[in-house]
Amino acid sequence: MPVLPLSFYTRDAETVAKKLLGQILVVNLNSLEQRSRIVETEAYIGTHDLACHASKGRTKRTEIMFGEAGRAYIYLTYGMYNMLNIVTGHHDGQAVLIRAVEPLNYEGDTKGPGKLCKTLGITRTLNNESLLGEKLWIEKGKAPKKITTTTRIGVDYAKEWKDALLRFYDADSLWVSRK
DNA sequence: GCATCGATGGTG
DNA sequence: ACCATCGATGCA
Repeated sequence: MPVLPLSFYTRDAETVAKKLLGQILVVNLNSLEQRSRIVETEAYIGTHDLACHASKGRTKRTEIMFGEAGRAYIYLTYGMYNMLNIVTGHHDGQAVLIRAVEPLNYEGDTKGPGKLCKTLGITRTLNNESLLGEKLWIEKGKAPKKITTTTRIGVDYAKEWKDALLRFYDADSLWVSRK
């Protein structure tokens, strides 16, 4: 199947977050192509979004979010879990968090952003890696029949932004982190 | 079933 | 002093 082009990512994070559902994430580390169907995402929509790391401004960590779309933004949270995000937009601090995927040609627990990174072997060494490269890419898949929209998880600190409806998942998938 | 808690280290 | 988490634990 065709690889999603750069133009797929140079749109606002909310649009990309919805469009990513059903697409096929391919992780090619140590010559093993692990294929997954994306079933749950969250949009972090820029500097004005208090839940978004980019709201802290440009720092060493957030610099990637202000960079080129279609690259991986991977950071460590709670000292032990890697989070896989994809930069979107036009150098304006937007990204989409991949929260859950369905394993297609391997086995493992991928219901949650920390768990999917652990299962797939994704760590910060892949930070800023291109989604149009040799190790990471996304192929065209089939869109879900129905998308459910909710508030984002784990962002209660974000004032009025904690209520923003920016989490999306495939309503029929059994691989969502929580309903 | 649920709520609560602690692990563990980068970040500002 | 926080955390874009998760598994274990306690109690029902």
